[in-house]
Amino acid sequence: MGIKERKERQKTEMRESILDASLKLFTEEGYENVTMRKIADKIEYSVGTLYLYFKDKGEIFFELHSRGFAEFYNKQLSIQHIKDPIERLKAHGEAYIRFAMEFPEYYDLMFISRVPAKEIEKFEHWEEGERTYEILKLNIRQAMEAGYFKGVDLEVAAFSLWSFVHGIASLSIRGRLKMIPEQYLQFLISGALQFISKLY
Amino acid sequence: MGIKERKERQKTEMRESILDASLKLFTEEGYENVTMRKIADKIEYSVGTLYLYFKDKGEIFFELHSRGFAEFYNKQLSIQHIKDPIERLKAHGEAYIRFAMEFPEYYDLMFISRVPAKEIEKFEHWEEGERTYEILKLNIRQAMEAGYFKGVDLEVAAFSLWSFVHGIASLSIRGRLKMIPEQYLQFLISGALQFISKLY
DNA sequence: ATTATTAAATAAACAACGTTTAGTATTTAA
DNA sequence: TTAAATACTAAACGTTGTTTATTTAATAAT
Repeated sequence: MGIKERKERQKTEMRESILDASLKLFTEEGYENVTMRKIADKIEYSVGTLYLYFKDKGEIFFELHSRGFAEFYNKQLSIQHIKDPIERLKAHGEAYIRFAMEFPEYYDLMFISRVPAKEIEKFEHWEEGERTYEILKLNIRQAMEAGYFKGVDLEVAAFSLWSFVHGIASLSIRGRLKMIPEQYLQFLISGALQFISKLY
Repeated sequence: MGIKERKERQKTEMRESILDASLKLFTEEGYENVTMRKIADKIEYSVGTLYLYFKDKGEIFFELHSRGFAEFYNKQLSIQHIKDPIERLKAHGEAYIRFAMEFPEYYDLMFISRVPAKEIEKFEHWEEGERTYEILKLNIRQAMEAGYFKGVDLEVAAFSLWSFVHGIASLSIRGRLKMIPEQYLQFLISGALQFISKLY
């Protein structure tokens, strides 16, 4: 009786195939420039088929979003082995920006897009988000214990550093730095990260 | 022969009326959720009429965007009388945040909203934006001449400070700080501004 | 093997969008 | 009073996300 198993396998394969195609299209052309028809074309099925596997376009995005957060979380964990708390904090900032640049569509959904009124409660108990914020606070606390951030409130420091990297990421993703040549922008960003690290 | 004058007056009144209605709708529902039909409904004219006064939806957006910038520019000028460059720089940051909080709809249009693809090249020679950015750089330069920001690149400093205040503003406006009680958020923001001022 | 049942996929349609067109009022000039 | 110009609108176009009715294919039952 392997039929059921095979069917299930085929179903998840189909879902994967849709998500694959969607992610490629989203990153190439941006969420709103990707139509359901384009996705269907890419996987060589009809449009209606997409709706057998996903409730709507938003669900495709949200599934990718969850995967994005997993990726984000891992990226943050991957620098936790660094011993020196200051070096770790620097790497943390870099990892944050790198994620935003590599997966702008994910980043946009996670931190920039308007949250539809209906989905707002998903952000109220936003486990995935808070989990990563806790890593930041942990890193700052350990830097404090090592003698840095003298006389600074932990919450203020965390909020400030988050705002800072988010500022860079969101200005870039939403096209407000378009006038800056790519290479010079790279210089500015790494310069800014170095600049802010004087606060430590 | 006041006919021509009257017609011109009526034409600008109509434009104003369209812009008024659009700004209200954009603020309430966000650019992409506002349809040309909704705007037309609000001013009680047909959809086609909108296209007699504006080339397309993006042009309405851009006109509002420009006005937001005028308001913004004035707010920045209003603190230029402060003599001490450091005090002026602090006031600059505060004025920036205050503008964002007082006119979130304009701030959103100016720095957060997705720019309609067609209008993107307008950001390449973005006079209004650069004019305000020049004020920031001027203030930093004068602080440098007064002995602050030792060994820091001017462009890097300007970019960093902008990213920082934009980070705060955009996280707040796009609801990513909803979990923080209003009063505590005020504490965090002023704390963050104080924190960053250690860089001077 | 044939038939009935279920599942998978599609073609066609729907409503809503930004935009354009062709035509109707209204105002101005002759 | 008529002709020309202007202001406006109704209806349509092409695309969008989504739903439907229908067909095709695979499985189960007889």
